[in-house]
Amino acid sequence: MPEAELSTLLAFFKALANESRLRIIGLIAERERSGQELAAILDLKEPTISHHLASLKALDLVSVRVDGVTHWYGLRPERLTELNRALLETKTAAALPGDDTAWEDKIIANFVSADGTLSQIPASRRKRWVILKWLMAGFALDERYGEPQVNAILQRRHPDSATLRRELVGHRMLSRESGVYWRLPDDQWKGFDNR
Amino acid sequence: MPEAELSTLLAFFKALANESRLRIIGLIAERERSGQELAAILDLKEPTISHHLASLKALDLVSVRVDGVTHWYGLRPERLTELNRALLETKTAAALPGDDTAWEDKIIANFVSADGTLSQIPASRRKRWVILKWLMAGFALDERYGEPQVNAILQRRHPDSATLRRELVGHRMLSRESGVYWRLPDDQWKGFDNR
DNA sequence: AGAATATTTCGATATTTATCTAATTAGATA
DNA sequence: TATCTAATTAGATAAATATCGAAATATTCT
Repeated sequence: MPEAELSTLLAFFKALANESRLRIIGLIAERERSGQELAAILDLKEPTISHHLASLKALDLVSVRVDGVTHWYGLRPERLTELNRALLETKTAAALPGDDTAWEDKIIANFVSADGTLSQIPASRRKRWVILKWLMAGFALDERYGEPQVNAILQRRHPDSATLRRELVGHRMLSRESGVYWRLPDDQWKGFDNR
Repeated sequence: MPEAELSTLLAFFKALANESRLRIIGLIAERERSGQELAAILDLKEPTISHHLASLKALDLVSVRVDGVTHWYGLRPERLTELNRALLETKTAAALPGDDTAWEDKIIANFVSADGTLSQIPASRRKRWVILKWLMAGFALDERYGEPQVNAILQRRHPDSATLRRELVGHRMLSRESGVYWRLPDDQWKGFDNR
C-alpha cells in the first residue's frame, strides 16, 4: 500500500469509524439536513453535530448550502466512490515493496553492538538466518579461504567462530571442500524462504 | 442505511481506522507474516500486535496458519470486497425511511408539557411548523367550526389561541370563510417543505 | 439598532483505545 | 523433564476523541 495513500485511507476510515458520523452520513445522503434537525434526530447537542460535520467537511464528504441563518448539509457521494476505488486498489495491489529490510535491519540492530560485534547468536531460526546473511558481507565472491581465515573473519563478530562457520555451511551460504571455503552465489540464499 | 448494516459497517471502519492495523493489513496482504515479524517491522511489542490481530480476526479479516510455535497471518481480501459492496450500497441506497418523525417527536416532546399544554409557541419557523401540524390533530376533516370553537380547542393547548389560530390559517392548515373554519386536506401541508 | 436563531469556537470532562510490562499458555527441542 | 520461543491474556497507563456548556459569530426580523 503506497505511503501516500495510507494516510488518506486512514483519514477516511477515522471519519467513518464513529456511529454519530455514520448516522449523519445516512441522514444527509437521503436529503439535505440542517444542524438543528441532525441534533434532534440523533439526540446530540449542536456543538457535537458541528464537531462531527467539521471532520466530514475536512474530507469533502459534505456540501453546505446556506439559506439565511440555516445551513443545509448534503452528502457528496462521489467522495465515497473515491474511497471505494482506493479500498479496491489496496485489496488488489497491496504490495509494499522493500519494507522487508526494515525487519531485518531491526534484527541486526538488536544483535549487533556499537563496536560491530555480535552480542549473541540468535536462537530463533529466522533471526539467526538474518544474522548469518549479515555475516556473509565479510566474504567476497570468487575468493578462497582457509579455515583459519574464515575463523578470523568471524571472530571479528563473535568469539564462537566454529559455531558460526558450521551454521554458514549448513545454510549453504559458505561451501567447503578439502579444507577450502568459498562463498556461494547470493541467489542460493539471499531471498531464501526463512520459515 | 438499514440498522443491521450500520453496526457492521461501523465495526469495519473502526477496525481500519488505525495506522498500525492498516499497516498490518498491507503487510499480510503481500504475504503471510508472523507476529514477530510484524512487531519488528512496525516497531511495536508483540502484545500490541496480538491486540490488533485480535480486532482484525474478529472481523474475519485475517487467516491464521499455525506452524509449530509460529503463527502465520494472512489477509482475507474477500472480506474487503464485502466491505466495498456494503459501502457502495450505502452510497447508492442510503435511504433510511421513517426516521424523520423522530425529529418531530423530539420537538413535540420539548414544547408540550406533561399535561398536554404547550409550554411555549416555538419561535423558529420549522419548529413552529411541527407544533402547528401537531395542533391540527384537534380538528376533524369535513367538520365546520365557529371561531369560539376553534379558540376553545386551541386553548386546551395554549392560552394565546388567537395567535395559534392566525398561524394555522397562515400555514394553510385551517381555512376560513365568513367566520367559519375548516381543516384543509393533509396533502396541502403534511409533507410541506418546511424551509 | 436590538432581539432572535443557527452555527461555530473554546475549554473542560469522560470515555475509548493503543500501547506497554508482567504473567500465562502452548508447542518444540534438547 | 526442563528449557526455549511465539503468542496470548491481564492489568495499568497514556493518548485520542466524543460530548457538553458557555461564549462568540453571523444572519435575519422587527
